[in-house]
Amino acid sequence: MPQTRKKLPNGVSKKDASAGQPASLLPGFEESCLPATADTVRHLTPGDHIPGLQKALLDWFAVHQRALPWRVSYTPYEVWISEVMLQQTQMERGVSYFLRWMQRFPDVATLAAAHEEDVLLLWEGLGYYSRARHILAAARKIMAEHGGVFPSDLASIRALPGVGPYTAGAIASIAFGEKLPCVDANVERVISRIFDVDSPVKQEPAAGVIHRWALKLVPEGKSREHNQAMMELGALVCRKKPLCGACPLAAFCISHHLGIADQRPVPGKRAVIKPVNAVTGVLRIGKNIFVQKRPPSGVWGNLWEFPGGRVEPGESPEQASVREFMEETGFEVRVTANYGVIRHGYTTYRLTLHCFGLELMNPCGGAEAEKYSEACPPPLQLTAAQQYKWTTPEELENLAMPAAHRKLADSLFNKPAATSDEPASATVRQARLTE
DNA sequence: AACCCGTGGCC
DNA sequence: TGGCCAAGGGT
Repeated sequence: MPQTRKKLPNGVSKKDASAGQPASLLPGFEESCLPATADTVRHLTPGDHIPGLQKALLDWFAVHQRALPWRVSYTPYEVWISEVMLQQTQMERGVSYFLRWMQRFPDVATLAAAHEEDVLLLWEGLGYYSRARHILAAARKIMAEHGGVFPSDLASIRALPGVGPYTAGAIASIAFGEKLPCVDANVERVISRIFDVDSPVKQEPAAGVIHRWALKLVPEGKSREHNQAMMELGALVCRKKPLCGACPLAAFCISHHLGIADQRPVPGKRAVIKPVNAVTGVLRIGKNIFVQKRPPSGVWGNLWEFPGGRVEPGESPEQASVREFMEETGFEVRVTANYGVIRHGYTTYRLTLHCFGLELMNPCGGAEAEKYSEACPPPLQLTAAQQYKWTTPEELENLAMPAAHRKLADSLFNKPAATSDEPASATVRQARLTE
């Protein structure tokens, strides 16, 4: 639908925002009500027109919804995996991971029988790895406590590891048709605009207001379509920069009438991004590479990495690399190569990772370093990991690693692929190789 | 409530 | 480039 209404500049008067545009008026909002002030518009709440709103939304969704792999059969398993995968993850990435996941773990039983390392490897690159560990734990719980059948009642769904209020509601409504809302960031945005919620949406009282409206908007017997439609509208139309000209709910939207849709939702306070200077070192004996498996909890839980840590004040990255290796493994090492810097952005900090090649000092008996591998292991004291391994470049491919460490490993052990024109879509491994 | 947990795309 | 963001959950 073309943009038919003139875009309203910020600061336009409330009267100008609505005068002479009957097509944009709330249903039942007569011309005699003009001028539209914030008070008069709010008085005519969209809540008085819920059936019309519901129908407009469902009609729009029927036409404009994207074809997505989890919108085919709506099995609880697929709904669950897709919902967790898409948490904090962009749709396009989610699709490729989802397809690969379903190929590898087609059902709860297959998943429950899998090794965690394989699950994490498949998840590698998606981040928030506790999601993968929770999914596996939940699959095993479904086998143990629900006879392998995905539970259909909200309380049992909510009791699964990694399933919070959002995901429980999403599964219950989208897979089982329960009359519950799904309130994600998309829906927060849509509702905060329709009802002109003028305080930060993540906090009270806004969160409660939004949730109550969300519940009230769910039509009887159509929660699957409605909830997806709300999220789809937020993803495609009611985006950060709203496309009100294409919105099926524009006629119901208070903030649109007031010309302030782009000022909703009201954001919370922003996180401060702090720079972090860190190091990591690749220790090799012959063709073997030292890696360690991180603790189960905390950052990158159960993932493999090269040892390292922060650069302390007054310390050079080289010094930090040697010190961290001693602290984390007890190995006395020295720097033999500088592999440069990897920069990686996180939600709350920006990492500058200095990467070095290392070798052991004082090898066993003063002989060649190869003697350290198996027959004569180096004296090891792991302090920052649960497990270690002398691995090979080939095996490294099959260990789940954090993105920055994977980037380093690829730069060392994988030739950068020749200019590839194919849309690296088959597997993530291929995408990795063509980066 | 506030903070931690990852990542890559976008502009 | 860098700040912001995306179908949250756990503590």
